[in-house]
Amino acid sequence: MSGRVLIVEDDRRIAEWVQTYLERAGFTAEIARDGRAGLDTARKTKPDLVILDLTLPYLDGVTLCQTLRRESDVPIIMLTAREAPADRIRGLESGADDYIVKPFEPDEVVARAQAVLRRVHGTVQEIFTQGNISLDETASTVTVGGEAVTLTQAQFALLATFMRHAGQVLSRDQLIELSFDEFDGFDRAIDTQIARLRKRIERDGTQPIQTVYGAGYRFVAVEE
Amino acid sequence: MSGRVLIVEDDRRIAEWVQTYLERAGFTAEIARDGRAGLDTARKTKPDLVILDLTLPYLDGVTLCQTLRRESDVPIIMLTAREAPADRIRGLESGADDYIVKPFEPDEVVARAQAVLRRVHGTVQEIFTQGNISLDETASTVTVGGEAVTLTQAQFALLATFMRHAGQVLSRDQLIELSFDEFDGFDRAIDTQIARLRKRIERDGTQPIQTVYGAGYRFVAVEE
DNA sequence: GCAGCACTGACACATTTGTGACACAACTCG
DNA sequence: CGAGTTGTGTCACAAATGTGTCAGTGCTGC
Repeated sequence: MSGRVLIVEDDRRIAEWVQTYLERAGFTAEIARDGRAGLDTARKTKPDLVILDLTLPYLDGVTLCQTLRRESDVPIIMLTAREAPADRIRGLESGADDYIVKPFEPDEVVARAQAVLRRVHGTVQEIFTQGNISLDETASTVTVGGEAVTLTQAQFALLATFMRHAGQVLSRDQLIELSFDEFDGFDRAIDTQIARLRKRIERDGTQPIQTVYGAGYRFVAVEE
Repeated sequence: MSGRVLIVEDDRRIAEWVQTYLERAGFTAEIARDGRAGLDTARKTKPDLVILDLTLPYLDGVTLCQTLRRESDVPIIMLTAREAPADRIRGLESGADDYIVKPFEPDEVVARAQAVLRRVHGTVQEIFTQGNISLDETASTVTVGGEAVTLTQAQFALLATFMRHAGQVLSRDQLIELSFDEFDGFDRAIDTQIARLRKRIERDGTQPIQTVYGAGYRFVAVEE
């Protein structure tokens, strides 16, 4: 399932922010900075998903959404401002499949993009990339610096959890909850698994998995 | 993040499924099985968030939503059926803050619950910034003047308390109360921790943590 | 001013607690 | 049955924290 996303957003910072997170999640993302460019690009590249700001120069989001809707079934997610509940309704009425209210978390955009694609297409390929590590959930494969790495189930589940919550400190209990359906054992068993995981994914003295004394562990991306 | 959630859903399987995942994510979740029970429970327990099925026995979701909205500002998330885009609009018009389309992933419910609470409650702010110091509670990280600083649990908890109550004088007992769940030791132990904290966050002779003789300590932002 | 007192900062130390490493046994799945 | 995986126990080491002591500083009353 290819995941090409078109972001139509005039605020360059927001657009690039969203783009970054989508690409980390395995999508390919392209940006158009105004309504007219958005329409042109959409017609040309036929993306799998359009993320659309409601307020755009030249051609506003609602009009663009209606136009796109007449021409194709491409899923559309609207970005709407916080204070305008009426906007959300207008967005949906004009044919959007979902909307996100600003200010939003980048994770939220990724989650909704996947949810919309899942709803429309059935399944979504989920690939996470953080720094030099990338993890493909459907294929159960992991690569570090382009090199394939084999992990056991437990290690894979742990790494997936870490990548989903990159930057956060996760306690051993949280790691167990988030990674395993059922788990029998002390939380210290996590230590052992993390030691094994580290052996396999660390490169050149980098430490993608950090220990937070007294609290748990934290995964941070290692830039190449 | 206080998180008491009321789930109003007649399908017991779905309700318990959602409940399980919400509780895993740290929420407390209660179930009402029809519209009338939902209204009663909401009035009684005053939850922080209501998740509401659109189609309910006795009292349908839209009506319940409107009633709740008249009585309080509690955030409401609607669960709507897949094929009815009109339902989504009706849900929003009746005052819901967000909706989720069935079938949904449990993670999605958790994510949207958090997103709605973050948006509405506003105070689910996890990053504090005072002057040149900023503190991220979920990542347990602190930066001073852009540079990352590592703190121990206790020091981190103290700094978080200071930043929450910037400008106030806090006695040692208050600092203990506000920072630690359980604390064994004399209040003079705080002095030692504050000395250690100061070593790590002071820059160029600035004094973000001031001593108030005979009373305690006060945190003030240091501009760059 | 000045003595006296209360309070705070600094530091080293011992204790407590948490973590890494490793070997081993139990278990799983082909 | 055999290879790989996984949880547990143990030990050594590292980190964090409270306490005690002592010197220095600020306040107070005379």
